[in-house]
Amino acid sequence: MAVSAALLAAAGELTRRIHDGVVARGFEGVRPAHGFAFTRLAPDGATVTELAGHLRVTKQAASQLVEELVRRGYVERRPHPADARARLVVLTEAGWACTRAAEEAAADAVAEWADALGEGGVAELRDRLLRIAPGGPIRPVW
Amino acid sequence: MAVSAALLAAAGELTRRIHDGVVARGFEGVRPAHGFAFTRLAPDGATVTELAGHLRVTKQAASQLVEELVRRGYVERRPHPADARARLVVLTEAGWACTRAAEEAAADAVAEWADALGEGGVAELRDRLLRIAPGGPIRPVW
DNA sequence: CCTCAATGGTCAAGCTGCTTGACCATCGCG
DNA sequence: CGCGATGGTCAAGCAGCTTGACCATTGAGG
Repeated sequence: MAVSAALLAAAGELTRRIHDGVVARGFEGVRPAHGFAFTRLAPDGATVTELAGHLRVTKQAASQLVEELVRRGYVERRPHPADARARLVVLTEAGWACTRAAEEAAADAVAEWADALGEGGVAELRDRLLRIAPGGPIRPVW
Repeated sequence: MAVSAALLAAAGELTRRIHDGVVARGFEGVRPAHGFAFTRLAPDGATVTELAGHLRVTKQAASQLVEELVRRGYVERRPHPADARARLVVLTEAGWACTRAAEEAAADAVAEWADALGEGGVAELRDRLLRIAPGGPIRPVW
């Protein structure tokens, strides 16, 4: 099998495992697209337009996704401190809990990789992956 | 950045590049989901139910996807040699051409990785990825 | 100061891809 | 054979995204 196929297979596996892990930890009705959004919102929040750019969808779609996350209690809209047109979307405590659950699920998967590759092997894998995707995680899916 | 995030970032990048490459080679209206399907159909064809299992969707959804691919001329339905209920979905010449285009686009991306990691580095990357996703490419996206 | 094009955001309508539910034809075990 | 299991399609509904229109606010230039 080619490298490219292996990469896609591994990523698909990981995505599925993170999603399953998040669900198993009690967060229902949450989709991979929400994970994309959370990773963008996590540090300090973001505007709808920024989120749209991150997810590569229209700002209307991003706005709808935010609306859904607000309904589910994972994020809230706050007035933007520097621009009265904009609104800052930030994670609620539930949003942070869900993000932590995703990180735990990812860590579980990585722990299994360490069983197969060793800690050093995982570190080298990480190093190589970072060098071929230098732009950073444009869309850190789950 | 964590290994998991790096993996998802690299896979997202690769997916986008393959898709762009396929479009650039003149195959319009083709979506990543079609690529998933092609990799399953490529060797010897598959039934709709097998395809559905591969894509992790319902067989109705797979059937609709096949219908669309037939309309676009990428696949055709043939009677199944051993089961009169089933129909074997196989790639047409256009389907093979599209698959080759995807492989070329993937090879282009991998060539750039080789610039950054060296041939040996890519081989090691491949080896490690295969060991953490041993089940094979359940969903070799593009 | 104003003016006004650019920007952030939402509302509304429409489309596409997927799901559930029902159904028919064929298979293959007892 | 008889009949549950399996492969496939038709039909209806829904969820998520898009395009298009619109309003409020911004900020650079007269």
